[in-house]
Amino acid sequence: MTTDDSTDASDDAPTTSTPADAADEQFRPADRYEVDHLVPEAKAASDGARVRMAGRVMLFRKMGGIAFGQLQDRSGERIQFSLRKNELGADVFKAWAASIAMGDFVGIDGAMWTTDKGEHTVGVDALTVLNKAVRPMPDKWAGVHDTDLRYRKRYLDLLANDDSRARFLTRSRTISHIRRYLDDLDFVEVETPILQAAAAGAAAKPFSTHHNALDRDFYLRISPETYLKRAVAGGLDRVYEIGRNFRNEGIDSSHLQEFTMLEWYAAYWDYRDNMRVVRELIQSTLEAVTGSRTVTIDGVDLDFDGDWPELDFRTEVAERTGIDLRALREVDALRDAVKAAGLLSDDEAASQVSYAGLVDLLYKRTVRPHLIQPCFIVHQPTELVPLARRNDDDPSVLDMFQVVVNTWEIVKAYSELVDPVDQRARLEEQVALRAQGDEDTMMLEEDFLECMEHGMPPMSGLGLGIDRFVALLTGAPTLRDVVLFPTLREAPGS
RNA sequence: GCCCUCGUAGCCAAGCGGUCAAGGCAGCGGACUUUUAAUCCGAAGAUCGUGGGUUCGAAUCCCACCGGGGGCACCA
Repeated sequence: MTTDDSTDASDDAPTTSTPADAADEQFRPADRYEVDHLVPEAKAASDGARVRMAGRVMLFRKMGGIAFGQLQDRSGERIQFSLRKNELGADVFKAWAASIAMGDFVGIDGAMWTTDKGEHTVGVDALTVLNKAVRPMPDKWAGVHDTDLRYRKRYLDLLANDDSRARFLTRSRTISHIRRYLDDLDFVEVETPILQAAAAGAAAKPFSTHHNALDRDFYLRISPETYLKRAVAGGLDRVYEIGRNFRNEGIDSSHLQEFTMLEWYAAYWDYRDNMRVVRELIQSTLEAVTGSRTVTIDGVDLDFDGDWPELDFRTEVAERTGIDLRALREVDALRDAVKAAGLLSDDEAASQVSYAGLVDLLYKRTVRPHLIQPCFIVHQPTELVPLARRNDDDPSVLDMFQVVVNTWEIVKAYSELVDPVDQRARLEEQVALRAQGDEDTMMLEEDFLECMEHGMPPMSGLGLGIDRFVALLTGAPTLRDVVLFPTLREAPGS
C-alpha cells in the first residue's frame, strides 16, 4: 500500500488502516501483515531504505511533535521507530500517537533515518495497530522477578527477561543440533506410544489413566525403551526418539514429573561405542550452542574437553564408604553393613526392600554428590537394571555407564540384554520384588519378551535427559527454568 | 509428608506494634518536535495471600490454610 515515493510527502495524509479512534470504538484485531525486515536487518539498512516490520511495542514515549517507540520482533532485538508531526500532519500524528501503547502489536512501514543522538530509527509513515494489549506490560525497568509469576505466566517472563528468552532459544538449538547429529549418523527418528499397558523400561512410579472407548487402564510411559527395541528388532537398526516421559514422583530442582528424554538404540554397538558417541555429541553440542567446551555453574568451571575419567561403580562406593559390593551380594547383609557403618539412617535403610534399591540409594548418597567434573561411572551391579547386558568377564556387573556432571546424572546407557531366556528370568525377579512391596520395579511385558524371542540384534541404547542437559548448558539452577510451562500446584483462587 | 522462608495495587517496592499503608513504573488527563527507564504538572488506583486469634491498637505478633522458593524424605 505504500510506495517509495510517498516517503517525502509530508503534506499528504499517509495511507493507513489505523483505527483513529481506537479508544472510543471497539477495537478489532487486524489480520495478517506482510513483513520484509527483521530488526537486525533494518538496523543494518542505510538511511532512506524502506522497511516494513511487525512486532510488539516495548516502549513508547510522546513529546509534543515527535514520538518514539521500540518495536521487538522474533529476533528478540528491538528497534526504535518514530512518528513525526511535521511529516504526518497534526491530526494523523495525534491519532496515531494516541492509538499505540506498550504491549500492543503494530505493523510499521517507513524509511530509515538517524536521529541527532545517532540512533538508527524507522520513520513511520504507515502504521497499523494489529492488536491491543488490554492488560499492562510488566514493569519496563524492574521486569518480573517473582518466581511464581515467572513460571505461571511465562509469556511475561519471556517478554521481560532476556535471559529467559535466551535460555529457551538455547534449548531449541540444542535439540536441533542433536537431531542433526544423529541424523548424520544414519539414525531414524521414530515415535512410540505414550499410553502404555505396562510401564516398562525404567524403575519408577507411573501415572495412570483410563481409555474410555477401550474401557482399559493405561499408564503414561516412564520410558520408551522397550518400544524402541521392538523397532530395532523390526530392522530399524538405528533409532532415536526425543519425547516426554512421565514419572509420578517428587519435584525438586533436578526432577520433574514430566521431562524430555533423548533415547537412541543402535544395533551392533556396545556401551563402549555409546560412551564415545555421547561424549562427542555433548562436546559438539556445547561448541555449537555455547561456542566453548567449558560451562560455568555457580563459579565452578565444568570442563567437557578431551576424554572424561572413567570410574568403576563398585570401586567408587568402596572408596567412599568402605563397603565392598563385590562381597555383599544380598540385600539383608548389605543393609546390616550400611547401618553398621552409619551411612544411612535406619528409616532410609529400611525403605529399600531390594538390593538394587539399596545399592542405588547408597551410591546416590555417598558417591554422586562428589562427582562434579564430567565423568563416566561404569559397571553397575547387575541387579540395578533388568534390561541391561551382563559383562562377559564379570556377570555380577553390567556393561553399563552413566555420565554424571555437577552431581547430576545426565546420561544412562548400556549394552542391551537381547537374550530372551535371561530377560524373562530377570523380569520375573522384578515381578517377585513387586510382590514383596517394591513399587519401583519393572513390569513384565509379554509382548516385549515375545519380540525378543523372535530375535534381536545385539545393540546398545542410551538415554540423555534433555532438560538437565539444557539446564547445564544455560547455567540454570533448576529444571523449571528450562521448561516453558512447568507443572505447578493449582494457583490460589482457581 | 516434614522443616525453614517468602506473599504489600497490573509490575517493582518501603514499612517489621501506634495517626489517612512511602515511592517508582505502567494506566488516565495535561505540557513538550530528537527521546533512550525522556522530563514536568495533575487526578486516581491496595480485601497489606485467605481465615481465625492476641492487643486499647496489627501489614507488622501467634495459629491454621492457600501459593512460591530452599532443604529433608521419596524419586532419575
